[in-house]
Amino acid sequence: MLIAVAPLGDGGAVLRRVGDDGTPVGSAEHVADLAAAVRGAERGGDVRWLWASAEVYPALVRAGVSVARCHDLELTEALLLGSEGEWGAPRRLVAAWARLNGGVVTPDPPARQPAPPGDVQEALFDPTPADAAPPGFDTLDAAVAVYAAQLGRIAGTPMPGRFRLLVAAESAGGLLAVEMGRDGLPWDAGTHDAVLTELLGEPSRVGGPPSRLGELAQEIADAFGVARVNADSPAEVLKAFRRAGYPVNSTAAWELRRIDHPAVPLLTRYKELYRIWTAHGWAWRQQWVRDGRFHPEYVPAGVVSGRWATRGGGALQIPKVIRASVRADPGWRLVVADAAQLEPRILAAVADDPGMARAAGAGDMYAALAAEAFHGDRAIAKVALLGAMYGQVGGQAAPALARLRQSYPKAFAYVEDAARTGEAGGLVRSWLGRTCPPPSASWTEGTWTGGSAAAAQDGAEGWGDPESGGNVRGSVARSRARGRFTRNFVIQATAAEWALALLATLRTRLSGTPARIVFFQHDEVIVHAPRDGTDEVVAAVHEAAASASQLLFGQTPVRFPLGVAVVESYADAK
DNA sequence: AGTTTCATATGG
DNA sequence: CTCGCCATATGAAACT
Repeated sequence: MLIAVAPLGDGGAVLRRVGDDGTPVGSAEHVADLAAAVRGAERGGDVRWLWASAEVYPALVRAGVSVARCHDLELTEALLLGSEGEWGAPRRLVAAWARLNGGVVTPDPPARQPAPPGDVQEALFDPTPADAAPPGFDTLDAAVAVYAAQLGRIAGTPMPGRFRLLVAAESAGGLLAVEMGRDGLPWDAGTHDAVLTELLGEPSRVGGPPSRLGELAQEIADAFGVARVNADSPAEVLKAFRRAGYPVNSTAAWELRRIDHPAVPLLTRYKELYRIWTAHGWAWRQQWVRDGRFHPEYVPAGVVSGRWATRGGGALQIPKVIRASVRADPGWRLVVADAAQLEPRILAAVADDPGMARAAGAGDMYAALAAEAFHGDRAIAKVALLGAMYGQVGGQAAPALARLRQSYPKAFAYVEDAARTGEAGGLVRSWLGRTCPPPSASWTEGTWTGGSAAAAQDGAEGWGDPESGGNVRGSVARSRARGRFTRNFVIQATAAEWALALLATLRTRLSGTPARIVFFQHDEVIVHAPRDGTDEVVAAVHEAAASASQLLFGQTPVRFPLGVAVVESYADAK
């Protein structure tokens, strides 16, 4: 049984029961207190909520209510639109309803700016504004109608059973994302201060650079024998090196590392510290940490591959040295679990390559591959596998890839097929049916620095017809880049699904316990739990991983081992 | 002055 | 001729 929810904006809502087949049961019911109604229904047993989590759930969570399951109409709409070749079309309920009724489809509102915790008045509920609703639109009726239509569309996907699993996992993720943003990541300001002071020195009173950065800047200037050089300006640094007789083309660390000059290590250190100061320093904490919790805003499926993104706070790029600040509360622990070698194991599973699946049954898959096919050279085996998944073709990858192709033809063909499809302009899907976005005009040739600049220069030098020659080669490069994208999509998107399935199971397992999932980063999850309860959490995480594997792949020789650490500080994991 | 792109760092 | 995927965040530089 489902219950469709239409919030009214005053804390109340209109509800309607819906059968699993999408037909409404009984009539609409007005409740004055949605939070109380939801709490009551959850106690009553097996119920699934029909709503868009991002719009309804934050207010409920703030009111102290959580729910076990939902069908997220918006996240599902986005999945279906992608599957139907309408990637990026408006996903909001009003738009889905308009499509259903042949009305005018209004675009989704632009994503809100990242909202630091607590500095804005948070709305009670966020119903569709009356002026934005098309004539005849009723939130409750629309939810019911769109749900029924979605059921039919799901049945029409190439693999409906898998797609249903995807919808369930995505919806659970929608709930968890709200909960995690609300709960926040335990953050110890004292430790953070100690780390910052150790690295950066004393903070400047006026908000300028801390002492160590100022000293480093002076040391850099001294190394060049000048009075001052702005280390933040690539142009100035480049000029300084050239004046000193070093013909460098950029100030990137990888290029500077190759030259021998006293300023190089100083610059590298400066940039590292500067980034910590600006992106994760005192000002950052002031903005994002409240009452000992870092509150990023998670965006499920914010990445085209289905990975989550975050808005604000840089939650998915916390530098390793800063992780010491992530500390469990007194008497509590962090259970840090990460999936080891997830993507290559996913490749072994989806390609159903017997040899590779056998290797993926080992604790160290690269070592197992090396033993079987790479003369025991683990590093080469790793290069081959990563090259196959990312589309590398040159350098040391070439011979390694040839061996991979020879020894594991089915796995090789799987990613190769995805690449060919992409190069030809086609679409690929993940294991559960998430579809990649179509090629678009905004698709660039790639991100390597030489790409477009080199092509433009070739044209100017008159390599054949400057215009058509440049275009042809540009389009080939674009097609290749597209091939690398689709090649990687089938793996990365499926890995994201596995992680999402783990999360969904783990969330269910931990409900009703004090343990909370407080962080999720692609293939890694952190649970905050009372010290006495960590054994059960560790068991739950392992079971969730096994469950994810079973849900996606059924019986398979591929193993998905987890590295699990029970620690007081995130820095102590691994 | 405000906006967009580039360069460089971080994470997986 | 060359050829490694997905992101976010910052300040400088370039552009409108």
